[in-house]
Amino acid sequence: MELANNNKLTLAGLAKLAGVSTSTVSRALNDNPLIKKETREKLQALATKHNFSLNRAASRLRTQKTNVVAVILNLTDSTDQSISDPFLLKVVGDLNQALNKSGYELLLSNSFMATEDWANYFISSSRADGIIVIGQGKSTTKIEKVAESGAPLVVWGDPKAQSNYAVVGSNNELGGYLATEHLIKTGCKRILFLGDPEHAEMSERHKGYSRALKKHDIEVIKGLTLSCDITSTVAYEKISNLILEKGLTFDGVVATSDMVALGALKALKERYVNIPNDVGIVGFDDIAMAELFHPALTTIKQNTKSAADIMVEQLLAQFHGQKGKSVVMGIELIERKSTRSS
Amino acid sequence: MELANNNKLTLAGLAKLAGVSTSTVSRALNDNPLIKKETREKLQALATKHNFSLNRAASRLRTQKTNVVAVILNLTDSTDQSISDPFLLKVVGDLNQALNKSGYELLLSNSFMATEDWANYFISSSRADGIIVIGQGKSTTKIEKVAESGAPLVVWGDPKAQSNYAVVGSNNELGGYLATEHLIKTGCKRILFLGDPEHAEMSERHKGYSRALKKHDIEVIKGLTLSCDITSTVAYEKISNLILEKGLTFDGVVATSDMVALGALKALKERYVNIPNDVGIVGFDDIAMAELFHPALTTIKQNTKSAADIMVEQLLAQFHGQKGKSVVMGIELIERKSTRSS
DNA sequence: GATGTTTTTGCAAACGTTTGCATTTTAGTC
DNA sequence: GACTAAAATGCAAACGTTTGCAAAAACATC
Repeated sequence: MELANNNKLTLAGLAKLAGVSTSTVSRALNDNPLIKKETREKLQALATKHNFSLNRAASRLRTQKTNVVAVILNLTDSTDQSISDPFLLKVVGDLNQALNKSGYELLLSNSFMATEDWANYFISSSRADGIIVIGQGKSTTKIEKVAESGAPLVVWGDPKAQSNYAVVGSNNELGGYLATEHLIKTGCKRILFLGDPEHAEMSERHKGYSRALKKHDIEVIKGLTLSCDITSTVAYEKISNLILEKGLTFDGVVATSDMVALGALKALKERYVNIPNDVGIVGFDDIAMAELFHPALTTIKQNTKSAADIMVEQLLAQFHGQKGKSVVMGIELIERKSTRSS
Repeated sequence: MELANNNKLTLAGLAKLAGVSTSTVSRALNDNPLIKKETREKLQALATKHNFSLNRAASRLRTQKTNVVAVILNLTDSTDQSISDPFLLKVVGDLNQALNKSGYELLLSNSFMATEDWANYFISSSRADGIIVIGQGKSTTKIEKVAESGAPLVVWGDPKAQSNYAVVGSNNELGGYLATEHLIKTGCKRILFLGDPEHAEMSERHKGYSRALKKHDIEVIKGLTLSCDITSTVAYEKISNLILEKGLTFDGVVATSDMVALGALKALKERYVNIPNDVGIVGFDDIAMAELFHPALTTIKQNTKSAADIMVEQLLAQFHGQKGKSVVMGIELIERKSTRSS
């Protein structure tokens, strides 16, 4: 057999082989009940036998549907460092599963936030049917513009934010509250908030932090909110500097991610601060290795798996002409060893 | 302006607007020098003004080229747990950068290794022009079959392995050697190899491990090779069990990834084993957080960024009809605090 | 201004599917 | 066996680009 090299098998070719028309083959392969069951099965068998595969470029052109979803990692303002956050990969992986389950494929992108017009880039150009953006970043104006253009869009971020697009995300305020209250209940008095309060999700967490303090009659001190990017190295440096300059002015830390918590942990350990006795730490995300930190990290768990399902669900809803809704995901405090037991 | 809603602007439409033929517009937008420079610029301006964007489905159909590369996370035998390894995300992120740089997009996939025929699935169906597989897994027969089919293919794995496809990967043997020798030089006598020696890359590392021991006249003991999946939790359990059953039978650990090292670290710390004085540990990968472990992890650094560039380069070579070559990437021992200073 | 070159544009045929509609085949009824 | 209804198949026109080739326009030369 010295052929099959140059000319791929096409629907027409398969039709000729079977002695039927292309429309029949097309319908048969799509399991269209218009075609008699026997012929359908015969043709499907023939197709697999010749391991025929449909040209998607052609069918996408014809149907005006790609069955692809663009997933954009929105890492606007950070170095590409923060792409190393395992939480992100988890979300992407779960999204991929969820998308595949519904027959969609995942086109990954991390660099197009810079480009002006990615709704056009992905949607109008027939590269994808919809967009999922992971992370709102500090400024949401770009996302808003895309939403205005009517592109099917779901964003992972702060679902409580006022927005003209569907946002799926955790109950960040509650997360901040629970983390803080847990520290208070385990005896902390001066609790540091470590993260960037200008960032949408983090600002919610900060609100929860403040609410918890007030509820327990603890003063909210400005100096105990330490602005910090979402990477462990930055967190490490910030904590190190803080201690260097002012000493150990706190006995608890609410970190805005597990990676941040890890950075803080390291800085504190290096100064022989005992965790959890001198300082308690609560992280956010519950990444896989959280329980492998030493001490195992108490943290607020975000359920990425069902979040992914819901994001896809909301996107599909938009494909069907409905309006995507924002959804608040529940969260959960996971008690481990980086805080005293309550 | 109450339109532009239903009917997207097409090349033909743009041509009519400009009063020229579609061929002219097409060439102009592709910056074809056949078209006079003035008209080219005029048309390009017109296109951006109406923010026109080419229908890729159509152009892909016509040109038989997708400008998409499928990246497959080859997680055959593991639970989806191991997708949380930050090393993977790093590789994917770097690949995305490298691909974009060359004008390609990244179609992510993690579940298609199960499907029989993914060369057909991606290539023949015009979903992608080429495939990059991350990880060879334990069995490479599936990959070999794809390679035989002639699909453009590059694999991240063990570049020294005999194969009919291009493999890019680190000098794993040397990595294993350097890690082991470093432990020996810092005084370790009974060194544990922690990882799965049946796995292609890991087996190379194991060879290096053996070579280093022999070179320094240390007996290679079977009981000191502990088979273990590439996840921290499994590593944690394995080490815990080992100590429980046999006590602390080793004074050094060569781990096959930083995540594995992390698991081991945790298990040892819980038993109050001092790192690095009682036991030294060397990891593999140099993930971002390696230096944030406590103690900071001595490890073998894999240069994912240039590896990604090279993988893309080798894939492009195949697009141009050349044969992809296997490439061995250099590695580097990063000394930190989980081993005694040499 | 006729001729030949070169530059610039346009025509029309693909690329491989899907799908509304028309047509053929089959089955059902008297 | 004639007729009607229902089921199964085929025809042919799209979908929106790109590109070989032909045609027209611009320019140069005598």
